[in-house]
Amino acid sequence: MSHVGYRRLMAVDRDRVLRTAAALLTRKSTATMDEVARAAGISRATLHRQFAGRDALVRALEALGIAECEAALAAARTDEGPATDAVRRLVAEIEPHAGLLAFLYSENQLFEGEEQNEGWARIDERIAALFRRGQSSGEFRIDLTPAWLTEALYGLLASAAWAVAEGRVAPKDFTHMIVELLLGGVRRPAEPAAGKES
Amino acid sequence: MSHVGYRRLMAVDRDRVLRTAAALLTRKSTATMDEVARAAGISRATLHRQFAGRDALVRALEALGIAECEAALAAARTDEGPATDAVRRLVAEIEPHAGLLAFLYSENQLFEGEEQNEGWARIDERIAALFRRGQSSGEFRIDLTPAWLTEALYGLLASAAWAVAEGRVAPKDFTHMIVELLLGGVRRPAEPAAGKES
DNA sequence: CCCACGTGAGACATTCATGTCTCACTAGGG
DNA sequence: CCCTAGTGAGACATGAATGTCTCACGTGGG
Repeated sequence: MSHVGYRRLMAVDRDRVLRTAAALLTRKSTATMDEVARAAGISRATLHRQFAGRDALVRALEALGIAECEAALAAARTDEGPATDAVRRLVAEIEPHAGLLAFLYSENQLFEGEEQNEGWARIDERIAALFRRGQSSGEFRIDLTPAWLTEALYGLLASAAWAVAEGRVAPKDFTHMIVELLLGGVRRPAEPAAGKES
Repeated sequence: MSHVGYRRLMAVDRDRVLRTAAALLTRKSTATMDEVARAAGISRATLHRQFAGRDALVRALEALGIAECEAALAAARTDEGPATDAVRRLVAEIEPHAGLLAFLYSENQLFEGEEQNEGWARIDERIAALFRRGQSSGEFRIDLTPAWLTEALYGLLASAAWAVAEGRVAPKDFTHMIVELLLGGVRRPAEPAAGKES
């Protein structure tokens, strides 16, 4: 008889397996179910009992990624204060999950016409709303659409995650690199009078 | 109809097959060899005669992408004039091949430790050199490393290619979106003269 | 006219990831 | 102390993609 919470023999907790799988698939997106199971320290049979197939595992990872993105959006309080600062907070909050995001981002490119989790649409909308808010307040330029800025943020997050994973850039610079490039671009800001930028 | 089609003396136009494969794999990166063959209008056997296996096909596509990148670098004359303009020219030159680049970019993430084509290192270096030149000339800020800017450019190219493919942004804005975001960032530039907005 | 070459079509074997099942074992609860 | 649920190990079947091979056919060249 199974009730809501398994109290007795629960040597394997689903969340821990899921996070181990996320960490592995972040590094090697083609890892097999057997490799995932080994990484989690469980057998393939048990893994399959937790997630009925690779699809289910990926979908669970997608749900995890969506949940973490929404948590990051909430923690960043994207509707408070200057949009510029909100973007900084958002990237800082997402940073720990950028690897998983990069995996899911590229994974989504594989599915041509298949419907993607509607959670992404919600997140896209919240991020786009942040950029839109910045445009309304005059902080952001208006010639770049919020939709593109949202996509660009994903791209930069994935690029940075991969670059860090391959040792091409320092992990400590992650947030700074993304935020500075996204906000200010590569062009050196024109200094009106005395350079107040350090 | 007496129109039989292409010449069938020598080999089937290898370059044409390659470009058809590039176009298909750009849209569906998991396309099978059979799908590639059908897309090219040839049989799987003939495809296999041209490219001994999927690996060989992908490696040929990689060589094609590298060649096109180097051609774009040459056509953009990245070592002439202001670095800012050179970046604009470079992105404009790469635009037609962004789809293939995005495919190869994500494909490269699949290979963990395997050595990647040394051609990428050359291209990375040339792009990084462009950013370095812009930093030396004072056009670009120096707190973002050329290595990161190079990675970011790849990420933005891939993001834009996917966003366009999925209809989330307009194809005509491709170069403008990437260049403007990369160069100027999302933050509205401070207007030294009479600001029409506070 | 005849031959050779490249091609298309398809059969076939192989590999690999996956899904499914059984069975013995063990730890914990009643 | 016994029972039961969850686990690990492994066998087995399945399906998909691939690599390999054969063979007939048509076109172009000799």
